[in-house]
Amino acid sequence: MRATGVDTATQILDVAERLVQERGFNGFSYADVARELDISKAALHYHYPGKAELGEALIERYATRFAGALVAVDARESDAAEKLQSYAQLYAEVFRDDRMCLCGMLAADYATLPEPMRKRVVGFFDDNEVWLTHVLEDGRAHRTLRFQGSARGVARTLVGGLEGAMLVARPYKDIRRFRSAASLLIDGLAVER
Amino acid sequence: MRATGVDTATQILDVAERLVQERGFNGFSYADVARELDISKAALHYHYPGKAELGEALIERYATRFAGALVAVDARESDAAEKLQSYAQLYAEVFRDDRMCLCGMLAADYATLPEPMRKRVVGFFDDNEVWLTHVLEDGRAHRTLRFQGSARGVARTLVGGLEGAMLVARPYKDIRRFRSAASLLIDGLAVER
DNA sequence: ATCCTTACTTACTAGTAGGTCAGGAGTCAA
DNA sequence: TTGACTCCTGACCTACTAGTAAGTAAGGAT
Repeated sequence: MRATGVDTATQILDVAERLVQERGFNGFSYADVARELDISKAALHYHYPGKAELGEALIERYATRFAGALVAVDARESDAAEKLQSYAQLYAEVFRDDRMCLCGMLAADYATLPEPMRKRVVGFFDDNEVWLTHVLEDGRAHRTLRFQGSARGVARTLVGGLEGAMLVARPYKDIRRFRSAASLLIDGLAVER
Repeated sequence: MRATGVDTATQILDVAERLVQERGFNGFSYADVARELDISKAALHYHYPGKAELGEALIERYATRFAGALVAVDARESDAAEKLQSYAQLYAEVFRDDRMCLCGMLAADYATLPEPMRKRVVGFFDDNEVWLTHVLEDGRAHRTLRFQGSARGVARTLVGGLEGAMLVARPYKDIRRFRSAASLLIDGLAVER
Protein backbone atom coordinates (compact mmCIF):
# COMPACT_ATOMS: atom_id res chain seq x y z
CA MET A 1 0.00 0.00 0.00
CA ARG A 2 1.22 3.48 -0.77
CA ALA A 3 2.30 5.50 2.24
CA THR A 4 -0.08 8.45 2.12
CA GLY A 5 -3.46 8.61 3.75
CA VAL A 6 -5.02 10.22 0.69
CA ASP A 7 -7.53 8.02 -1.12
CA THR A 8 -6.56 6.46 -4.44
CA ALA A 9 -9.16 8.34 -6.51
CA THR A 10 -7.63 11.64 -5.40
CA GLN A 11 -4.07 10.46 -5.97
CA ILE A 12 -5.03 9.44 -9.51
CA LEU A 13 -6.49 12.89 -10.09
CA ASP A 14 -3.33 14.53 -8.73
CA VAL A 15 -0.97 12.58 -10.97
CA ALA A 16 -3.18 12.82 -14.06
CA GLU A 17 -3.65 16.55 -13.53
CA ARG A 18 0.07 17.16 -13.45
CA LEU A 19 0.62 14.98 -16.53
CA VAL A 20 -2.07 16.79 -18.52
CA GLN A 21 -0.76 20.20 -17.51
CA GLU A 22 2.77 19.23 -18.49
CA ARG A 23 2.23 16.99 -21.52
CA GLY A 24 -1.34 17.45 -22.75
CA PHE A 25 -4.27 15.04 -22.81
CA ASN A 26 -2.75 13.00 -25.64
CA GLY A 27 0.69 13.06 -24.04
CA PHE A 28 0.02 10.71 -21.15
CA SER A 29 -1.46 7.25 -20.71
CA TYR A 30 -3.24 5.20 -18.07
CA ALA A 31 -0.01 3.21 -17.83
CA ASP A 32 1.92 6.40 -16.92
CA VAL A 33 -0.44 7.18 -14.06
CA ALA A 34 -0.53 3.57 -12.84
CA ARG A 35 3.28 3.32 -12.88
CA GLU A 36 3.71 6.48 -10.83
CA LEU A 37 1.24 5.36 -8.19
CA ASP A 38 2.45 1.76 -8.32
CA ILE A 39 -1.03 0.39 -8.91
CA SER A 40 -2.43 -1.54 -11.88
CA LYS A 41 -4.06 0.07 -14.88
CA ALA A 42 -7.20 -1.86 -13.98
CA ALA A 43 -7.36 0.04 -10.69
CA LEU A 44 -7.60 3.26 -12.69
CA HIS A 45 -10.49 1.83 -14.67
CA TYR A 46 -12.21 0.95 -11.41
CA HIS A 47 -12.17 4.58 -10.25
CA TYR A 48 -12.55 6.22 -13.67
CA PRO A 49 -14.09 3.92 -16.30
CA GLY A 50 -12.27 5.58 -19.18
CA LYS A 51 -9.90 8.38 -20.07
CA ALA A 52 -12.88 10.54 -21.00
CA GLU A 53 -14.39 10.22 -17.51
CA LEU A 54 -11.02 10.84 -15.89
CA GLY A 55 -10.69 13.95 -18.04
CA GLU A 56 -14.11 15.16 -16.96
CA ALA A 57 -13.28 14.64 -13.30
CA LEU A 58 -10.01 16.52 -13.82
CA ILE A 59 -11.71 19.58 -15.27
CA GLU A 60 -14.50 19.51 -12.73
CA ARG A 61 -12.10 19.54 -9.79
CA TYR A 62 -9.88 22.14 -11.39
CA ALA A 63 -12.79 24.44 -12.24
CA THR A 64 -14.27 24.06 -8.77
CA ARG A 65 -10.95 24.88 -7.15
CA PHE A 66 -10.49 27.87 -9.42
CA ALA A 67 -13.99 29.13 -8.73
CA GLY A 68 -13.26 28.81 -5.02
CA ALA A 69 -10.10 30.86 -5.45
CA LEU A 70 -12.11 33.58 -7.19
CA VAL A 71 -14.60 33.66 -4.33
CA ALA A 72 -11.65 34.01 -1.96
CA VAL A 73 -10.31 36.91 -4.02
CA ASP A 74 -13.70 38.62 -3.87
CA ALA A 75 -13.72 38.18 -0.10
CA ARG A 76 -10.15 39.40 0.40
CA GLU A 77 -9.94 42.31 -2.03
CA SER A 78 -12.46 45.07 -2.53
CA ASP A 79 -10.59 47.10 -5.14
CA ALA A 80 -11.11 45.93 -8.72
CA ALA A 81 -7.49 46.64 -9.70
CA GLU A 82 -6.30 44.53 -6.78
CA LYS A 83 -8.65 41.75 -7.82
CA LEU A 84 -7.08 41.69 -11.27
CA GLN A 85 -3.62 41.43 -9.71
CA SER A 86 -4.80 38.52 -7.59
CA TYR A 87 -6.30 36.92 -10.66
CA ALA A 88 -2.97 37.09 -12.47
CA GLN A 89 -1.29 35.72 -9.35
CA LEU A 90 -3.56 32.66 -9.55
CA TYR A 91 -2.18 32.00 -13.03
CA ALA A 92 1.39 32.61 -11.87
CA GLU A 93 0.98 29.92 -9.22
CA VAL A 94 -0.18 27.43 -11.85
CA PHE A 95 2.86 28.24 -13.96
CA ARG A 96 5.23 26.64 -11.46
CA ASP A 97 6.74 23.20 -12.19
CA ASP A 98 6.45 23.77 -15.94
CA ARG A 99 2.69 23.51 -15.75
CA MET A 100 0.26 25.11 -18.12
CA CYS A 101 -3.28 25.99 -17.06
CA LEU A 102 -5.24 22.71 -17.29
CA CYS A 103 -7.95 24.19 -19.47
CA GLY A 104 -5.48 26.12 -21.61
CA MET A 105 -3.77 22.83 -22.32
CA LEU A 106 -7.09 21.15 -23.06
CA ALA A 107 -8.00 24.03 -25.37
CA ALA A 108 -4.97 23.04 -27.47
CA ASP A 109 -6.16 19.41 -27.46
CA TYR A 110 -9.75 20.50 -28.07
CA ALA A 111 -10.16 18.86 -31.50
CA THR A 112 -9.37 15.42 -30.06
CA LEU A 113 -11.45 15.75 -26.87
CA PRO A 114 -14.72 13.85 -26.24
CA GLU A 115 -17.78 16.09 -26.21
CA PRO A 116 -18.38 16.13 -22.43
CA MET A 117 -14.84 17.34 -21.84
CA ARG A 118 -15.25 20.03 -24.48
CA LYS A 119 -18.33 21.37 -22.74
CA ARG A 120 -16.50 21.64 -19.45
CA VAL A 121 -13.47 23.36 -20.97
CA VAL A 122 -15.68 25.99 -22.55
CA GLY A 123 -17.54 26.28 -19.24
CA PHE A 124 -14.29 27.07 -17.46
CA PHE A 125 -13.50 29.90 -19.86
CA ASP A 126 -17.06 31.19 -19.62
CA ASP A 127 -16.83 31.30 -15.83
CA ASN A 128 -13.55 33.20 -15.97
CA GLU A 129 -15.03 35.63 -18.43
CA VAL A 130 -18.09 36.26 -16.28
CA TRP A 131 -16.04 36.88 -13.14
CA LEU A 132 -13.63 39.21 -14.94
CA THR A 133 -16.49 41.07 -16.60
CA HIS A 134 -18.00 41.81 -13.19
CA VAL A 135 -14.67 42.98 -11.82
CA LEU A 136 -14.06 45.20 -14.83
CA GLU A 137 -17.51 46.76 -14.73
CA ASP A 138 -17.18 47.36 -11.02
CA GLY A 139 -13.75 48.93 -11.52
CA ARG A 140 -15.02 51.22 -14.24
CA ALA A 141 -17.99 52.26 -12.12
CA HIS A 142 -15.69 53.12 -9.20
CA ARG A 143 -13.13 54.75 -11.49
CA THR A 144 -10.26 52.51 -10.41
CA LEU A 145 -10.13 50.93 -13.87
CA ARG A 146 -10.26 52.56 -17.25
CA PHE A 147 -10.68 50.84 -20.62
CA GLN A 148 -12.36 51.24 -23.98
CA GLY A 149 -15.11 49.02 -25.31
CA SER A 150 -17.11 46.38 -23.51
CA ALA A 151 -15.99 44.85 -20.22
CA ARG A 152 -16.70 41.47 -21.79
CA GLY A 153 -14.31 42.13 -24.65
CA VAL A 154 -11.57 43.15 -22.23
CA ALA A 155 -12.31 40.09 -20.09
CA ARG A 156 -11.87 37.82 -23.10
CA THR A 157 -8.64 39.56 -24.04
CA LEU A 158 -7.34 39.06 -20.50
CA VAL A 159 -8.17 35.35 -20.39
CA GLY A 160 -6.56 34.81 -23.79
CA GLY A 161 -3.64 37.05 -22.95
CA LEU A 162 -2.83 35.23 -19.72
CA GLU A 163 -3.28 31.77 -21.22
CA GLY A 164 -1.05 32.74 -24.12
CA ALA A 165 1.54 34.27 -21.82
CA MET A 166 1.77 30.93 -20.01
CA LEU A 167 1.87 28.99 -23.27
CA VAL A 168 4.75 30.99 -24.71
CA ALA A 169 6.67 31.51 -21.46
CA ARG A 170 6.76 27.79 -20.66
CA PRO A 171 9.37 26.78 -23.25
CA TYR A 172 11.64 29.44 -21.75
CA LYS A 173 11.01 28.12 -18.23
CA ASP A 174 10.97 31.71 -17.08
CA ILE A 175 8.23 32.94 -14.82
CA ARG A 176 9.43 36.52 -15.28
CA ARG A 177 8.34 36.29 -18.89
CA PHE A 178 4.87 35.44 -17.66
CA ARG A 179 4.83 38.08 -14.91
CA SER A 180 6.01 40.78 -17.26
CA ALA A 181 3.29 40.05 -19.80
CA ALA A 182 0.64 39.79 -17.08
CA SER A 183 1.69 43.16 -15.70
CA LEU A 184 1.54 44.88 -19.07
CA LEU A 185 -1.90 43.38 -19.70
CA ILE A 186 -3.31 44.46 -16.34
CA ASP A 187 -1.44 47.62 -15.39
CA GLY A 188 -2.70 49.23 -18.58
CA LEU A 189 -6.23 49.01 -17.19
CA ALA A 190 -5.51 50.72 -13.87
CA VAL A 191 -6.27 54.40 -13.49
CA GLU A 192 -2.94 56.07 -12.79
CA ARG A 193 -2.78 57.85 -9.49
CA MET B 1 -0.77 7.99 -58.47
CA ARG B 2 -2.47 10.93 -56.83
CA ALA B 3 -3.89 13.52 -59.20
CA THR B 4 -1.88 16.59 -58.23
CA GLY B 5 1.41 17.60 -59.72
CA VAL B 6 2.82 18.52 -56.30
CA ASP B 7 5.60 16.23 -55.10
CA THR B 8 4.88 13.76 -52.33
CA ALA B 9 7.25 15.30 -49.78
CA THR B 10 5.31 18.56 -49.99
CA GLN B 11 1.94 16.85 -49.82
CA ILE B 12 3.07 15.05 -46.68
CA LEU B 13 4.09 18.38 -45.17
CA ASP B 14 0.74 19.92 -46.10
CA VAL B 15 -1.32 17.17 -44.50
CA ALA B 16 0.89 16.84 -41.42
CA GLU B 17 0.88 20.60 -40.92
CA ARG B 18 -2.89 20.72 -40.89
CA LEU B 19 -3.12 17.75 -38.53
CA VAL B 20 -0.64 19.28 -36.06
CA GLN B 21 -2.40 22.64 -36.15
CA GLU B 22 -5.76 21.01 -35.51
CA ARG B 23 -4.88 18.14 -33.19
CA GLY B 24 -1.38 18.69 -31.85
CA PHE B 25 1.83 16.75 -32.37
CA ASN B 26 0.63 13.83 -30.22
CA GLY B 27 -2.81 13.89 -31.80
CA PHE B 28 -1.91 12.50 -35.21
CA SER B 29 -0.01 9.48 -36.52
CA TYR B 30 1.97 8.47 -39.59
CA ALA B 31 -1.00 6.26 -40.42
CA ASP B 32 -3.32 9.31 -40.48
CA VAL B 33 -1.13 11.11 -42.98
CA ALA B 34 -0.61 8.00 -45.11
CA ARG B 35 -4.35 7.29 -45.22
CA GLU B 36 -5.20 10.81 -46.36
CA LEU B 37 -2.64 10.74 -49.15
CA ASP B 38 -3.39 7.11 -50.02
CA ILE B 39 0.24 6.09 -49.74
CA SER B 40 1.92 3.63 -47.39
CA LYS B 41 3.37 4.54 -44.02
CA ALA B 42 6.71 3.34 -45.30
CA ALA B 43 6.60 6.04 -47.97
CA LEU B 44 6.46 8.61 -45.17
CA HIS B 45 9.52 7.06 -43.59
CA TYR B 46 11.26 7.28 -46.95
CA HIS B 47 10.76 11.05 -47.11
CA TYR B 48 11.01 11.77 -43.37
CA PRO B 49 12.88 9.08 -41.42
CA GLY B 50 10.91 9.65 -38.23
CA LYS B 51 8.24 11.81 -36.67
CA ALA B 52 10.93 14.00 -35.16
CA GLU B 53 12.40 14.83 -38.58
CA LEU B 54 8.94 15.42 -40.04
CA GLY B 55 8.26 17.78 -37.15
CA GLU B 56 11.47 19.67 -37.81
CA ALA B 57 10.66 20.03 -41.49
CA LEU B 58 7.20 21.27 -40.54
CA ILE B 59 8.52 24.02 -38.30
CA GLU B 60 11.24 25.00 -40.70
CA ARG B 61 8.82 25.51 -43.57
CA TYR B 62 6.30 27.29 -41.36
CA ALA B 63 8.91 29.62 -39.88
CA THR B 64 10.36 30.39 -43.30
CA ARG B 65 6.93 31.19 -44.69
CA PHE B 66 6.13 33.35 -41.69
CA ALA B 67 9.42 35.20 -41.97
CA GLY B 68 8.66 35.80 -45.63
CA ALA B 69 5.27 37.22 -44.73
CA LEU B 70 6.94 39.61 -42.29
CA VAL B 71 9.36 40.78 -44.98
CA ALA B 72 6.34 41.37 -47.22
CA VAL B 73 4.66 43.42 -44.48
CA ASP B 74 7.81 45.53 -44.11
CA ALA B 75 7.82 46.12 -47.85
CA ARG B 76 4.11 46.96 -48.06
CA GLU B 77 3.56 49.07 -44.96
CA SER B 78 5.72 51.87 -43.70
CA ASP B 79 3.65 52.90 -40.67
CA ALA B 80 4.38 50.87 -37.52
CA ALA B 81 0.73 50.83 -36.44
CA GLU B 82 -0.23 49.46 -39.85
CA LYS B 83 2.47 46.81 -39.55
CA LEU B 84 0.97 45.64 -36.28
CA GLN B 85 -2.45 45.37 -37.91
CA SER B 86 -0.94 43.30 -40.71
CA TYR B 87 0.82 41.14 -38.16
CA ALA B 88 -2.48 40.39 -36.43
CA GLN B 89 -4.03 39.71 -39.83
CA LEU B 90 -1.38 37.02 -40.42
CA TYR B 91 -2.60 35.29 -37.27
CA ALA B 92 -6.24 35.72 -38.28
CA GLU B 93 -5.54 33.91 -41.53
CA VAL B 94 -4.01 30.99 -39.65
CA PHE B 95 -7.10 30.81 -37.45
CA ARG B 96 -9.30 29.66 -40.33
CA ASP B 97 -10.32 25.98 -40.59
CA ASP B 98 -10.05 25.55 -36.83
CA ARG B 99 -6.30 25.84 -37.03
CA MET B 100 -4.04 27.03 -34.26
CA CYS B 101 -0.66 28.60 -34.99
CA LEU B 102 1.71 25.67 -35.61
CA CYS B 103 4.25 26.83 -33.07
CA GLY B 104 1.58 27.81 -30.53
CA MET B 105 0.33 24.24 -30.76
CA LEU B 106 3.84 22.86 -30.43
CA ALA B 107 4.42 25.11 -27.42
CA ALA B 108 1.59 23.21 -25.73
CA ASP B 109 3.22 19.89 -26.67
CA TYR B 110 6.65 21.24 -25.74
CA ALA B 111 7.34 18.79 -22.88
CA THR B 112 6.96 15.80 -25.21
CA LEU B 113 8.94 17.23 -28.14
CA PRO B 114 12.40 16.01 -29.20
CA GLU B 115 15.15 18.54 -28.57
CA PRO B 116 15.69 19.66 -32.19
CA MET B 117 12.00 20.53 -32.49
CA ARG B 118 12.11 22.45 -29.22
CA LYS B 119 14.97 24.60 -30.47
CA ARG B 120 13.06 25.50 -33.60
CA VAL B 121 9.85 26.34 -31.73
CA VAL B 122 11.74 28.71 -29.47
CA GLY B 123 13.49 30.12 -32.53
CA PHE B 124 10.13 30.94 -34.09
CA PHE B 125 9.02 32.89 -31.05
CA ASP B 126 12.38 34.65 -30.87
CA ASP B 127 12.07 35.74 -34.50
CA ASN B 128 8.58 37.08 -33.91
CA GLU B 129 9.77 38.93 -30.85
CA VAL B 130 12.69 40.51 -32.70
CA TRP B 131 10.52 41.68 -35.59
CA LEU B 132 7.86 43.10 -33.28
CA THR B 133 10.49 44.81 -31.14
CA HIS B 134 11.83 46.64 -34.20
CA VAL B 135 8.34 47.69 -35.27
CA LEU B 136 7.51 48.90 -31.78
CA GLU B 137 10.74 50.89 -31.39
CA ASP B 138 10.25 52.39 -34.82
CA GLY B 139 6.66 53.33 -33.98
CA ARG B 140 7.68 54.94 -30.72
CA ALA B 141 10.45 56.90 -32.44
CA HIS B 142 8.00 58.20 -35.06
CA ARG B 143 5.29 58.83 -32.45
CA THR B 144 2.73 56.60 -34.14
CA LEU B 145 2.85 54.14 -31.25
CA ARG B 146 2.84 54.82 -27.53
CA PHE B 147 3.54 52.33 -24.75
CA GLN B 148 5.21 52.03 -21.39
CA GLY B 149 8.24 49.89 -20.64
CA SER B 150 10.52 48.11 -23.06
CA ALA B 151 9.56 47.39 -26.65
CA ARG B 152 10.74 43.82 -26.02
CA GLY B 153 8.33 43.38 -23.13
CA VAL B 154 5.43 44.66 -25.23
CA ALA B 155 6.52 42.40 -28.12
CA ARG B 156 6.43 39.38 -25.83
CA THR B 157 3.03 40.38 -24.51
CA LEU B 158 1.74 40.68 -28.07
CA VAL B 159 3.04 37.28 -29.16
CA GLY B 160 1.57 35.65 -26.06
CA GLY B 161 -1.64 37.64 -26.33
CA LEU B 162 -2.26 36.68 -29.94
CA GLU B 163 -1.33 33.02 -29.41
CA GLY B 164 -3.62 32.89 -26.40
CA ALA B 165 -6.42 34.63 -28.25
CA MET B 166 -6.26 31.89 -30.89
CA LEU B 167 -6.05 29.17 -28.27
CA VAL B 168 -9.14 30.32 -26.40
CA ALA B 169 -11.17 31.43 -29.43
CA ARG B 170 -10.79 28.09 -31.20
CA PRO B 171 -13.21 26.10 -29.02
CA TYR B 172 -15.83 28.76 -29.78
CA LYS B 173 -15.11 28.51 -33.53
CA ASP B 174 -15.54 32.26 -33.66
CA ILE B 175 -13.02 34.39 -35.46
CA ARG B 176 -14.65 37.52 -34.07
CA ARG B 177 -13.48 36.49 -30.65
CA PHE B 178 -9.95 36.45 -31.99
CA ARG B 179 -10.31 39.69 -33.91
CA SER B 180 -11.78 41.51 -30.96
CA ALA B 181 -8.94 40.47 -28.67
CA ALA B 182 -6.33 41.28 -31.31
CA SER B 183 -7.83 44.75 -31.76
CA LEU B 184 -7.84 45.50 -28.05
CA LEU B 185 -4.23 44.34 -27.79
CA ILE B 186 -3.02 46.45 -30.71
CA ASP B 187 -5.29 49.48 -30.81
CA GLY B 188 -4.21 50.32 -27.28
CA LEU B 189 -0.71 50.92 -28.61
CA ALA B 190 -1.69 53.36 -31.36
CA VAL B 191 -1.42 57.07 -30.72
CA GLU B 192 -4.96 58.40 -30.97
CA ARG B 193 -5.50 60.96 -33.68
C1' DA C 1 22.81 -3.88 -71.70
C1' DT C 2 23.91 -2.87 -67.19
C1' DC C 3 23.86 -0.33 -63.15
C1' DC C 4 22.18 2.87 -60.03
C1' DT C 5 18.86 5.99 -58.06
C1' DT C 6 14.26 7.45 -56.90
C1' DA C 7 10.09 6.51 -55.05
C1' DC C 8 7.62 3.76 -53.61
C1' DT C 9 5.19 -1.20 -52.01
C1' DT C 10 3.91 -5.28 -48.89
C1' DA C 11 4.75 -7.55 -44.86
C1' DC C 12 6.50 -7.39 -40.76
C1' DT C 13 8.39 -6.04 -35.93
C1' DA C 14 8.27 -4.71 -30.80
C1' DG C 15 5.98 -1.90 -27.98
C1' DT C 16 2.05 0.80 -26.22
C1' DA C 17 -2.76 2.39 -26.30
C1' DG C 18 -7.24 2.06 -23.86
C1' DG C 19 -10.08 -1.29 -22.03
C1' DT C 20 -12.23 -5.92 -20.05
C1' DC C 21 -12.96 -9.67 -16.92
C1' DA C 22 -12.71 -13.11 -13.29
C1' DG C 23 -11.45 -13.28 -9.04
C1' DG C 24 -9.36 -12.25 -4.34
C1' DA C 25 -8.41 -9.80 0.03
C1' DG C 26 -10.22 -6.87 3.63
C1' DT C 27 -14.06 -4.78 6.10
C1' DC C 28 -18.49 -4.60 8.01
C1' DA C 29 -23.24 -5.68 9.30
C1' DA C 30 -26.81 -9.20 10.07
C1' DT D 1 -19.98 -16.99 9.28
C1' DT D 2 -22.21 -15.58 5.70
C1' DG D 3 -22.97 -12.36 2.36
C1' DA D 4 -22.39 -7.96 0.48
C1' DC D 5 -19.49 -4.29 -0.67
C1' DT D 6 -15.15 -1.87 -1.75
C1' DC D 7 -10.85 -1.79 -3.85
C1' DC D 8 -7.84 -3.89 -6.04
C1' DT D 9 -4.62 -7.53 -9.13
C1' DG D 10 -3.14 -10.45 -12.98
C1' DA D 11 -4.07 -11.93 -17.23
C1' DC D 12 -5.74 -10.82 -21.14
C1' DC D 13 -7.67 -8.42 -25.60
C1' DT D 14 -7.74 -5.70 -29.81
C1' DA D 15 -6.25 -1.76 -32.14
C1' DC D 16 -2.81 1.12 -33.07
C1' DT D 17 2.04 3.24 -32.54
C1' DA D 18 6.57 4.31 -34.87
C1' DG D 19 9.68 2.04 -37.34
C1' DT D 20 12.15 -1.69 -40.40
C1' DA D 21 13.29 -5.20 -44.01
C1' DA D 22 13.09 -6.64 -48.36
C1' DG D 23 11.55 -6.14 -52.73
C1' DT D 24 10.11 -3.70 -57.16
C1' DA D 25 8.84 -0.69 -61.15
C1' DA D 26 10.41 3.22 -63.74
C1' DG D 27 13.84 6.08 -65.55
C1' DG D 28 18.41 8.05 -66.37
C1' DA D 29 23.47 7.45 -66.91
C1' DT D 30 27.46 4.79 -68.62
